[in-house]
Amino acid sequence: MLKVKFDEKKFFFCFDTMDFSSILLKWYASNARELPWRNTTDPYSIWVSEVILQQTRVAQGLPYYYRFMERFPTLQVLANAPLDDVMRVWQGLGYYTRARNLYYGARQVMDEFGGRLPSTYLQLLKIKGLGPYSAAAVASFAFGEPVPAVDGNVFRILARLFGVFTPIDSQAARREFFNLAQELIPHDNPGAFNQAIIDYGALQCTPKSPQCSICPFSEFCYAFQNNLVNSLPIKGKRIIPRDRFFYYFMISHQGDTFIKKRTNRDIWHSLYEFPMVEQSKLLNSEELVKMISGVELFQGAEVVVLHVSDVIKHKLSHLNIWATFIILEIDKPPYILLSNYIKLSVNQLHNYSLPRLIDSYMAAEPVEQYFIKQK
DNA sequence: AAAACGGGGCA
DNA sequence: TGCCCAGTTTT
Repeated sequence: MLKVKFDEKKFFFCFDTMDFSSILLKWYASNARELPWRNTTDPYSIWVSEVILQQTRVAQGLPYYYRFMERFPTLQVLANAPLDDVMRVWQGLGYYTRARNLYYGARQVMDEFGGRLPSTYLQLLKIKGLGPYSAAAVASFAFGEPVPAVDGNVFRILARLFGVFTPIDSQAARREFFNLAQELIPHDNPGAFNQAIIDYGALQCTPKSPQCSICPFSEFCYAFQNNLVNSLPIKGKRIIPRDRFFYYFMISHQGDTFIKKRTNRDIWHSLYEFPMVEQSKLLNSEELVKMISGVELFQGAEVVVLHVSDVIKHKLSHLNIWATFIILEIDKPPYILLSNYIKLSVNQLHNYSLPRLIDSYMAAEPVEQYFIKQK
């Protein structure tokens, strides 16, 4: 049975390592999720899955994993592909730096590690996009290294089980939970343990409405015994989203329109978008007309506004974007437009990776009528 | 230590 | 609506 150790500094008790992992692994044997990256020990496949699943639910990432592996089946294929192809597969998944880092990480492995992913936690940490969690995941899943992979699930389980009140987004918490997990992980099967505890968090010890009534650990669970299941783990302050106001110009010229790649240090890096201006506030119709007439991209051209969309609120974790799409026709594209933007037919837009905001707007609004090609 | 960085699903 | 998801990087 479970042995209980008392820590003199903190008022939580510790499970005997062997008992905790054996009970967990027994649960896992009959409850494990069937996932494609679990049928392989190929470090590249596992790497890809880990990056896709960063801050992303399995259900959301799964179709992206299949598409990614179909298009980039090996590290070599990925490293030799154009970045735009990678971004195109990643479109809609969010956190686009992940895709860029995975791509440059693959090239880094080609350059610095002879095309083979290194096999230790410490070496894996040097790869772009592999942080403490992902490096541990790859090291334990693919190479059997006994290093704990501490993700949101593990934070939650350990916080509840042992009554850890340290806010989980603090630096201190990272060390604390890593050390705790380090004591629990069995050295004979660390990969299965890491997968098991993650699944336990995803399926049993869920953020809301966990299944405490059938939990084999409930008898020794601090949170359950003290009615604090809904209060643990302690989460840090939530950030208040900032407002930004985007005005996109869908330029119609002989059935064509214009786009450009985002390259600033900002959201949606490496994705494409229409010409746009950002304003510090929402414009009324009078200000909108004035703003449009002042856009330098259109100087010297005859501009006719064909359509102005409703204001679309697009929520990101840290931003509220208030977007307006302005469809306008110009008689003659100025040089500054031709030289800085890609001219293309609207039905070719799907070949470029676009932010969800733009993609969704195009799907919702019948814009084709404004892009009929004149003879 | 804190902020930046997406998008979707669920009560 | 608010929370949170197989987190990492930058400031």
